[in-house]
Amino acid sequence: MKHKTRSSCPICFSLELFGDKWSLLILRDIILFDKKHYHEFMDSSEGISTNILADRLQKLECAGLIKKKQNEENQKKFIYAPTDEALDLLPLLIEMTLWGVKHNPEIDASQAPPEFIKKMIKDRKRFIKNIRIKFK
Amino acid sequence: MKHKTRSSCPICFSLELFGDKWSLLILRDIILFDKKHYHEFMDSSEGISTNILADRLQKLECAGLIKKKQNEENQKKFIYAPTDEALDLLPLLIEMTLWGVKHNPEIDASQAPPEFIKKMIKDRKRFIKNIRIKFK
DNA sequence: CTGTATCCTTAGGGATACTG
DNA sequence: CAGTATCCCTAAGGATACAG
Repeated sequence: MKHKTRSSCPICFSLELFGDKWSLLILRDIILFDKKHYHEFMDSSEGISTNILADRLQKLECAGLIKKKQNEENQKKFIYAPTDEALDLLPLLIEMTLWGVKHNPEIDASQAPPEFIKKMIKDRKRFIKNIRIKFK
Repeated sequence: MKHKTRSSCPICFSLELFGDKWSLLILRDIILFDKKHYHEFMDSSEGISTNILADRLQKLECAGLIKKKQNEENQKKFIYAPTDEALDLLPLLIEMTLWGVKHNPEIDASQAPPEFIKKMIKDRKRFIKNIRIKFK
């Protein structure tokens, strides 16, 4: 199942892999929020429905962005983890986060940003490195 | 016309403004490819249709990401330009470009990347600065 | 717990004709 | 040239029931 490419533009190529309504949020959950299990993605506040989640997990796996492994102890449990290609999206996720923080008028500038955002601002390289280490 | 927000996540917020099939490509055209006119967007190789383009231009304007001005000489000509908020997307566009270049298997690694990609790799800060100057 | 399988609705988008 | 206005269609997504 190859994806059709609208053009040779790298931005367009990227968008075709994770430029839909849900894929990047799942990647965010896996990479930034440490989520590993199906029910954890279901629990995200955006409220994805189960059929869509199953579909996106499969597509992301096909695209080589996530790996699915069985839990050793519990055969019924599956663990989702990011591939190296997905971890390469960290700078993109960071930029998108920073842009959102800066330009969302609903966010009260006086209120302190979440801890992980402070960390990614303070020392981005370290932030990325720590996450990479976690998934080694 | 306010946009509904699925969550308080900044990534989600960003995606709701330009996370569809076309918006970011239009922003790419305006910011990176120097396009200004309706017909130039129409000419992009992805082949957007005219009704969709009109719709996206309007939504991007509502979202405060582009400005529409009349051409002085020709009343019928309109010029589209990025706002400062849109120019703040430059790092994101760059990261997405780099990710796409790195992970698109169709791109022959032996073939040299386009000139503007070389520039954004070689000196990103300068690349961003030059574009910002252009739109001053 | 981790999904399938259905059913149904809607938004998004393509094609095309037309307009000042 | 820079769009509107329609029409139509499909893919995407929501709700829900159910299964191993």
